[in-house]
Amino acid sequence: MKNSEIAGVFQDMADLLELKEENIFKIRAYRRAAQIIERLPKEMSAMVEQGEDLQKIAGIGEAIAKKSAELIYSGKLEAYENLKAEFPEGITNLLEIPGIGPKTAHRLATELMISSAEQLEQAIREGKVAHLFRMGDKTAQNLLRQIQTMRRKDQRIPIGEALPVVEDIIHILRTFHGVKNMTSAGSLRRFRETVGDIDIMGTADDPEMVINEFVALPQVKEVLAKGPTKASIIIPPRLQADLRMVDHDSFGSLLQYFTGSTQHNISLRTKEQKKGLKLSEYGITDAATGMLEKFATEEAFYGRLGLQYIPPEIREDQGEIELAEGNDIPRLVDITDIRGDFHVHTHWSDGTHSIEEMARAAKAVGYHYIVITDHSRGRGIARGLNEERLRRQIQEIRALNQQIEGFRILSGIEVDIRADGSLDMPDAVLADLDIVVAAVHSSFNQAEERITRRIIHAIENPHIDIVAHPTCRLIGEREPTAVNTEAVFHAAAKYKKVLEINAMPVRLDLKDIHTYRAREQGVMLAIGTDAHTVNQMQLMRFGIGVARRGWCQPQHLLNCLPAEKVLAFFKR
DNA sequence: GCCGTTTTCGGCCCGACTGTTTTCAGTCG
Repeated sequence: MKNSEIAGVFQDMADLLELKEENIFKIRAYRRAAQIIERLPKEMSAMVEQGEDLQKIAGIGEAIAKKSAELIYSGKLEAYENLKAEFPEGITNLLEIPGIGPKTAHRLATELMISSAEQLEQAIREGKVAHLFRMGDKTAQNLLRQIQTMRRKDQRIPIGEALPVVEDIIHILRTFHGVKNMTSAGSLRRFRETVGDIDIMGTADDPEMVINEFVALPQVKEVLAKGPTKASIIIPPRLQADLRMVDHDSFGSLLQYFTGSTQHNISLRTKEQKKGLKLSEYGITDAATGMLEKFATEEAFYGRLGLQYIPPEIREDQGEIELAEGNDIPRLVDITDIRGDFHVHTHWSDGTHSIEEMARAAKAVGYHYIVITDHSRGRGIARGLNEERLRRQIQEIRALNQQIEGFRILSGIEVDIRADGSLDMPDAVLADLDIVVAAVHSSFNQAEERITRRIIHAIENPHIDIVAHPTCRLIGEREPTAVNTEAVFHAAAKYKKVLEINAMPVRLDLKDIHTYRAREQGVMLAIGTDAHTVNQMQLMRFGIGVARRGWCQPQHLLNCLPAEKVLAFFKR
């Protein structure tokens, strides 16, 4: 059983326990455990197999470790089944409706026999809900509205879709008169791969005026709410953005609060509470004196707690607070550290621009080199290169390198790893290239053992340098393959091969927790934009976001090395 | 249910909003 499934069971159990009005801290323990398991860099099943003690994981104690093992061994959990049997089927669906918590769900289920949004909608229309104790017409109508908006709004939005839109808006807001601060918060700022609603925070001399101009932006399709300091809008096709205007002198603590993550903040507060400090979005209160101290910047906020500044990308309660206490937060990699791009297509295969155009674009953004990695012929659809065309391309690259000064084009290929693990280009040709990138583009449904062996086989090939998008997922479109990432990391470390962080927002593959884990296993990583046009080379920052969430420093990324060192790394 | 430079027992983040009520319960982020 996969971690995500185990986490799902505990999440569900937390909901059910809440309906049962169990001890709130027990419920939180389940919920916390679910979150931790979800983000675990390693499959629990593998840990159990290797005899590791699940209780070593912070937040997992005796009971949950035992239950996890039961799920892994039998695929079932007795305690969970018993719990489910106590309630009408589907009751937890009600909890997904905003405005319905455990108390309301329980009452709806027991008093009106409701267990779905559809049934609730009908009951509201029939006037049954408004008659319940402590409910009224207004509450009922609000629930109805929530059900309807819930139907319209689908899940979380990929960061690649949200970020440009939000940046555009922030850019405009910053030009407004009297605006001092304006920045995004929440999961967008932490650079999670998908985001829910967008939070924007700002300060200005005249906050209300900024709010007025915000809701009047041409992008705005609908204004959900508007007050003197806060407004909520919808931007087509499906983005909800909230703007909060706050006091300048407490901007730091507010930004910190709204950036989260929730777990990071809870951890921080618990720690400080023991020292007699009460943390809130308004600042820090000394419990002894009752004095509230405000903070204009996050740096000052963390500083007051004796903590080093913690970059938003790693505020996930993964040990960053402890490191900040000792001033040991690593210097995370930054876009300015990047000297080259390892995955670039041209019109030789399915790209739009010429090698020279891609090279000049790369030079313009400050890179020192790029690796041209057009597809091999296995990708029939992508006009893949055969041996002869690849040799001609190598010639053209050599010629171009004479013309473009202070820049180096490295010859490469994105060679197909066939279903059986063999490569789509003879070794002799691969030997003539500067860098060989290999990737799976077919037979995504292979079973774990088969797909894992397929990739490791490629890693063992002495001509292969980098494995691109190792799990082949497309966010919201295609699930990752069943590949055993741990085994791949192990092989990559053993053979000193590099794994790609593919920066295309729909891929982000390796993803954050894989990046974290691979780096810990000693695997060298490389960001590739997979650019098919000159503009797509700008996607590098999405790869940087993933790398930072994986706690990467410059020495963990091949992109931070000069070209000679890159070639030396591969012994070419 | 988890956890421990106060603790193996007794704690567990903090505040705001809404709608229903005459002081607060429930939900949210």
